[in-house]
Amino acid sequence: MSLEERKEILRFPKATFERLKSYHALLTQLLLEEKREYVLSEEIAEMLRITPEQVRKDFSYLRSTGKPKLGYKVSELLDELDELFGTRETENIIIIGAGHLGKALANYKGFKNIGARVAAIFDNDPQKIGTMVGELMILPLKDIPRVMRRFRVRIAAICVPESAAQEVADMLVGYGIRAIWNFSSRILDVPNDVIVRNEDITRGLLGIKHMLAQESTEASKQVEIR
Amino acid sequence: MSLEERKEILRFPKATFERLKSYHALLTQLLLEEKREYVLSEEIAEMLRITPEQVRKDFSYLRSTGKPKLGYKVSELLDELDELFGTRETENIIIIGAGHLGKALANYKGFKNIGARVAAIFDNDPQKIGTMVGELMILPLKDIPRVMRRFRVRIAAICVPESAAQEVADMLVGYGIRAIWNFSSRILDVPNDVIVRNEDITRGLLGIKHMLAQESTEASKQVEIR
DNA sequence: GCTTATTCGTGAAAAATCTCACGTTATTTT
DNA sequence: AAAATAACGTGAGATTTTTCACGAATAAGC
Ligand SMILES: NC(=O)c1ccc[n+]([C@@H]2O[C@H](COP(=O)([O-])OP(=O)(O)OC[C@H]3O[C@@H](n4cnc5c(N)ncnc54)[C@H](O)[C@@H]3O)[C@@H](O)[C@H]2O)c1
Ligand SMILES: NC(=O)c1ccc[n+]([C@@H]2O[C@H](COP(=O)([O-])OP(=O)(O)OC[C@H]3O[C@@H](n4cnc5c(N)ncnc54)[C@H](O)[C@@H]3O)[C@@H](O)[C@H]2O)c1
Repeated sequence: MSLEERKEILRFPKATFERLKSYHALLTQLLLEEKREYVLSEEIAEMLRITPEQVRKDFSYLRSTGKPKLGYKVSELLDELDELFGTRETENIIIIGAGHLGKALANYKGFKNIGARVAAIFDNDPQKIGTMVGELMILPLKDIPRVMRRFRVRIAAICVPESAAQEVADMLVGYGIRAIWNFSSRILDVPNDVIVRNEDITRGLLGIKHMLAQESTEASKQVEIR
Repeated sequence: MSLEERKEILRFPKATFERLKSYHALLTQLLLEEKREYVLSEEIAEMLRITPEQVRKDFSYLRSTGKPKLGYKVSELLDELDELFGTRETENIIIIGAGHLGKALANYKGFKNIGARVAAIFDNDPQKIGTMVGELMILPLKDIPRVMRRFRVRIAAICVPESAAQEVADMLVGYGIRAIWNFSSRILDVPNDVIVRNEDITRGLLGIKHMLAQESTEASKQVEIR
């Protein structure tokens, strides 16, 4: 029964989960930058361009509760979200491909805030192997199994060119990787029990372009119709 | 009436739009790598881990149509998606912040595939200004208005540290930017008529961690219950 | 302390999205 | 040329998500 209960508590809409990430980012910033103690659903909504009802409904899936007139206690919400996202436990990840993007990731200081740590970075270019990226030495691919075992790595970020992404994925699957964080725009073919998250950055731009196009269509319509 | 019609054709679920981006990536790869002429909804579905019904429904919002037994003509679908996303018209964008991520973006060769081009990259570090990133020279912030005018820039990518993101956004808004592609994890406060797309890369990792956590919960439940 | 003004919390209704199931249609086979 | 088959297209139904509206609760003011 207690398992059932826990499951119940953790079950919320997928869409809510996505927004919880945004709340996490916003609350972090409210706490650190403004030292805010309480925040209103209305304020959160405005910053994230959603409705306050949506915010309250999302929070209703959590244990934290707000107070009329004051709103939600920032630190309390944040604690609960940290727990939910497991940002306290550190997950070791590896990066394959020490090019522009791989190096940027390896240098990123923010991983610790979300409970992650780059254990190692790999490349197949002999010129790069042995050189440093921040505090990490670029390792050859053959070291992947050793590092995975040593640091209990379950997640790998793929930062190699499109043309190599599938073969790298195959290799990682062979080594028993549990999740692939795919930065290439290649759609990968991997077994269903391996989690794949496509992080094709540039895809976001398509959305922006489309919105801009719609905007100008709307505008021209206004002009044309009246 | 023709405007009404056009509007009608272009109106489809937001969720469908998101998936259209994935179809675009997958179809591109099918055409270039495998020279595939036709593809089945079933095949697309498997690669993207959705249902074939979903694929067919999504395509039903487009003009392209499939043939029984053969499936959809890859080139035809791709043409239509290219048109929809406007990947033929080039949109000039600027990058603010020539750090790890800004440089990676500036060097990215894939922008032309989605109808974008980096017109310039800016930084406020005197040490960096004047140095080259690929074929672009890093420019001082004061040049932003000139470049925006010259290249009709509507979109800016913010690649500065969290602490500077808001002030950079304010500046860009002052210069009349239409859309901000925000790579910092700072939630920005900008007027509503300015489009903001948050591309906080690391957020994807939270989703992966959560799925991994759920997976192990499911597994332990199976063990505990039976 | 009592009143008032706010803001939360949440069922119920509405809207959006997804799934199902089957008729339709083009290809392939005989 | 007809029959068989495989896959599309789509309305109807199911499910999920969002919005609405209002009672409950509490801080602030009198
Ligand atoms: N740079 C960006 O801003 C950006 C944006 C969107 C998507 N991407 C995608 O991310 C990926 C990486 O981009 P990048 O700009 O860092 O590319 P890059 O060319 O700078 O780096 C690729 C690295 O991968 C290494 N590599 C190649 N084949 C390998 C293999 N089989 N095993 C291990 N390492 C291998 C190369 O030696 C190189 O160091 C690409 O797929 C790219 O399309 C990049
Ligand atoms: N590197 C990553 O993989 C990664 C991942 C996720 C998010 N981010 C975010 O992306 C942003 C950039 O990350 P980064 O790794 O490239 O950082 P970085 O420190 O390497 O680069 C930041 C650059 O911005 C410049 N800058 C600082 N203040 C500025 C200002 N006011 N105007 C113009 N330029 C200014 C700096 O001179 C520097 O060149 C950060 O907000 C970071 O949190 C980075």
